[in-house]
Amino acid sequence: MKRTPKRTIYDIARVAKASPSTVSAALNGTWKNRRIRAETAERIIEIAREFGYSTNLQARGLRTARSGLTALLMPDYNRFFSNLAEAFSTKVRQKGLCPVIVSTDRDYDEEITTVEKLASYAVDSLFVAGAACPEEISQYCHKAHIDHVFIDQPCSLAPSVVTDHKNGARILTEEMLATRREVGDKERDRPYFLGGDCHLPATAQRIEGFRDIVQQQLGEFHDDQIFANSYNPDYAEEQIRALYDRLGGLPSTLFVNSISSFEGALRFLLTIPEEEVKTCSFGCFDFEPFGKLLRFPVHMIRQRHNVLMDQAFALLEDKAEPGTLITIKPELYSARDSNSNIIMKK
Amino acid sequence: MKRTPKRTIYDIARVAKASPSTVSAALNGTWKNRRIRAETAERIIEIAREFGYSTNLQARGLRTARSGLTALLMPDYNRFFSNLAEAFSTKVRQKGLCPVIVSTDRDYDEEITTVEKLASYAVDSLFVAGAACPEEISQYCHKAHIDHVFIDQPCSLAPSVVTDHKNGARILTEEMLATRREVGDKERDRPYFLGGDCHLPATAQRIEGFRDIVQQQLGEFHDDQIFANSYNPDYAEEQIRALYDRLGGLPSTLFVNSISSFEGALRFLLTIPEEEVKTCSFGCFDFEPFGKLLRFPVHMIRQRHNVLMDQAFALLEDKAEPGTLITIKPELYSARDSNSNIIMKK
DNA sequence: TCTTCCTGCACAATCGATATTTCACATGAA
DNA sequence: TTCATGTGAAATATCGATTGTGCAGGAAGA
Repeated sequence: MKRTPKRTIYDIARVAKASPSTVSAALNGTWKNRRIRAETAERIIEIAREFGYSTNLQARGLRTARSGLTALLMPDYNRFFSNLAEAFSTKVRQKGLCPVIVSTDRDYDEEITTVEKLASYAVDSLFVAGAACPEEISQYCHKAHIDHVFIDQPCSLAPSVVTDHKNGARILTEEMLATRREVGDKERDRPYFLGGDCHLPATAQRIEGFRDIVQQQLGEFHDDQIFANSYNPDYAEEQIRALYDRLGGLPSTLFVNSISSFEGALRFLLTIPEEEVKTCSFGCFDFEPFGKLLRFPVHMIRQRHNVLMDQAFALLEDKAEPGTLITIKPELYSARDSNSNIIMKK
Repeated sequence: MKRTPKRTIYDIARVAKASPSTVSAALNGTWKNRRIRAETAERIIEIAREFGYSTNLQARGLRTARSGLTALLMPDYNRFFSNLAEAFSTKVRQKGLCPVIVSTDRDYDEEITTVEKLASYAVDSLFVAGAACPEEISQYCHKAHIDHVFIDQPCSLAPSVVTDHKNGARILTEEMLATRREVGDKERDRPYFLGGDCHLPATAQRIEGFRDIVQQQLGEFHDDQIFANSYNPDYAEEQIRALYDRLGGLPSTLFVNSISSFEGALRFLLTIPEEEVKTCSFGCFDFEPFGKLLRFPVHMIRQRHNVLMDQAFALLEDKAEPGTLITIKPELYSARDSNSNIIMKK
């Protein structure tokens, strides 16, 4: 039934009148060390080409206890992680390896079982982005002798690369304050922070940076300027509506944490007159191309997914010590640059 | 050096005082057919649990000529394909298999070498989305005995699932015409089609649907109502600007093909007064949440990535004939529903 | 009592590669 | 002639699972 039962080195050996081990050596490049004549190797390689031979990677993997697979574990395919996945995929393929990307929906058990499964495939290395349980994952990897790195969410037991959320928030806040126009109302002229989860390290650090700059430039800061209990767009929508009602208008400065919160805020903003919206200086800690295309200026921070990924690969190659932490400064997309036509109309 | 050289069925066999084959049968579930006593199987399973044993999937794969890997090949990680990838990942993991997702940037050679590599890993099945060279891929898969399905971009040599672009375009065009307000100018009241590549099947079919409805409802149609030579945002921006200049204003109906073209169009729209923008009835053949959040109504068509993926899996499971083609009707996101607050203000 | 048949498992071959060991033969030095 | 040395490649063991076959021992039927 099977027309092409797939050629093996034994088939080639027969035709080339050589032994399977010689064929193996010729094809995987180790023939120089194994004292095989160049002509012999070439002859074998030529025959393999004619046969359309390709190595059975499971057999090789079984023997060598490696697989040529490099895995990325991440929560989902939102814009940031999708970008990360693309950068990962490209890098891995450049090295002639095969990328395995698994999303586990921030689920603790899924993460563990996935790591176990990847270990069963003898993946050569594992990249973990935005993990729910970094420590457990790292412990398992250590047991299974899998090289691994963490991205975005650090882990004390392994090398990690993360965005410098605190400084990013600082820069964004500075830009917002630099471009804002005060209303003259004390309450409304206080900057507010909207969205995210203050119990997660990323949000916590962004709040720190925000608070730093606000205190430094405006002198005072109150905790009620922060609404950070959820990444859910609905939460952001509710909170900004409540704030608007309480203040009798928008604040003059609003730091929106994450694209999903921004979406929620936007839903509310659509319900009020555009002129009012234009009085507010917005910052969004996330990047979304459409953000540049709104009718009012929004400053955005973009995590450098390519740099994060490059550094992660570098950490693995250098066999960095557990606990090594690299922080990457994100980029500011100021509305001053990208939306100049609008700003200038003011 | 290696503390944990990884347990094997032989280790378990020794402890359980059973043979490796019995252990294998007990652990992979075939023990009933192999007439192994339930107690024996349970004892072995218990020991395996204590050992923290997990099957070496490369060894199993070598023996069975399968791998437990299911692959998805796609061009990139844009929003549509990311959604597709997420649906794929979820489904594959539900089956206890491991998803391998590779993006090949619409590159002919990359696609071929990737398929070869996947074949070397003995992937059990392959999903191909938006391929550049479907026929070649399918031929290779047939040779290598890999079950495969095409998504989004059909292939005559294998079963395929695609969006019903033509009907989607019809529905979108109808909605645009139903909600438009005519300007009274003959030229401007003709609907226009912007963006995409008319040489690709998807765009061609959308144009067909668009033309159908326009001819049916307005009687006449000219080819100069179509601008479809590139998916590039810059192209869309240029074309709409030129059109605006020529017509002395926006047309009253504009069909924008794809989210990238929409981005380009939006860049131009930002440069003209908002009142003018509101006179135009927009449709976008692609879905983007932010589209719902603009200050003017945009009808959108959303490809049902979940349904596409479900059907693709079904085709594989049913071992559908080569050439089988399933078309999926996309969803309309009418601005009448999603942006009601704005529409009602008119 | 002597075949059958069934139960329960062990044995051994196998998948296709890699890595280590062995070996035939040639060359050259002693 | 004899033995060390080196060259080129074959032989063989091995990775860890699956799978077809064999074989005891006990029950059941003739």
